[in-house]
Amino acid sequence: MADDSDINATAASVLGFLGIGPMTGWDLNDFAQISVGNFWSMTRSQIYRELRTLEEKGLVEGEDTGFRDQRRFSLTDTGRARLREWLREPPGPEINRNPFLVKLFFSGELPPREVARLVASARQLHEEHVARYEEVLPMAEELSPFAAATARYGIAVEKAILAWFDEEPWRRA
Amino acid sequence: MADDSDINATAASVLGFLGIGPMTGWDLNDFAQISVGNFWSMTRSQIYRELRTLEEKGLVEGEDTGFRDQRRFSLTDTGRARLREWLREPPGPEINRNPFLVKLFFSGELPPREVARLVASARQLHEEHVARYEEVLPMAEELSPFAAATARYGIAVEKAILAWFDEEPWRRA
DNA sequence: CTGGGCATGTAACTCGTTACATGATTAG
DNA sequence: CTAATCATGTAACGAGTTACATGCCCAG
Repeated sequence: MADDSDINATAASVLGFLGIGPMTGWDLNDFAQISVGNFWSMTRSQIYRELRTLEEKGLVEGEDTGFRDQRRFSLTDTGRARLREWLREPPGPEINRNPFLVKLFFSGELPPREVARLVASARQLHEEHVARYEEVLPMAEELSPFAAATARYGIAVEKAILAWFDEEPWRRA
Repeated sequence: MADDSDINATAASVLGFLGIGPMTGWDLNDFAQISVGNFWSMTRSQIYRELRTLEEKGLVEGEDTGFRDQRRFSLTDTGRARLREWLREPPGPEINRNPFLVKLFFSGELPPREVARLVASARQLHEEHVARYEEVLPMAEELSPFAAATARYGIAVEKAILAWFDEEPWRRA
């Protein structure tokens, strides 16, 4: 018998974004992608679905913008209260799916040439990640010290990954 | 019209594990958790489901162990071929869900005391992660140089995270 | 004024999680 | 010998992804 105020992490994070200011579903998606996209993935479809149920629960409210079927949502007072409650619950476990690392793990099945390609293109991607994080850092700093901290987290991790790439004895194995 | 040989990443990784040697669903789960659990999450239920469909497709075959309903699965030749194909496809994007970082991102909504608690317990967890990775490293080294590389990846990333924790000006904000 | 792309939303499907069922094993 | 726990599997549900529908806007 789930409490009606029960909310999943995706929905809760939507509340978080609306706490920053009113947004349409589309804006919400854009904003989420650039701000937390690297450590919190969600899709547009999910956002729309959660907005609907959050509205039913009275945690957000939408007003028509007059443009298409577009609606702009904002947090209600109960919504903000619910957000704060959620923030105070201990965070669940980290969940990662890193297809590159799994493939690397099984690379005994591959000829060395293929492994080299796999590694090279993954390294390339991580270089791009660092660049992108450094690009958003100023925006994050402007938004809040916490946003800035998460951006620096990303940079720190990505740099460690690049260092790992460079220290592994790829040419030997 | 999905090609019948189409297989999802979870199923493909199951093939990978069976490439190491025959295992029951249970073993498979244990092994996956300790070896790649931190960057490749999957649940027991999924494993059983994928085993069933992989068997239907002839990529694995199971024999009764005589113990309960337990069955031990092994890779067929087509299974190994399919595994190699999958390994050579470019890996999909990394997907992460880090509830700690999202909560931190929105921590402007929280009183500083609460933020401190959030951060402290997250740091604690990552210390445990480092310890666990270092514990499995010897086993990984024994298994394969690639397994070892992924373990070192974990250590490198976790240490970078700890350094980040220590450099952030938590007391100021 | 039209065709191609983009903004916006929904529906259908697949994947991942949680809850349950049940038979073995072990501690007391 | 019996209660508790663990090993093993399945089923039901909720979350995430992909595919699609439609209307707006801009380039030619």
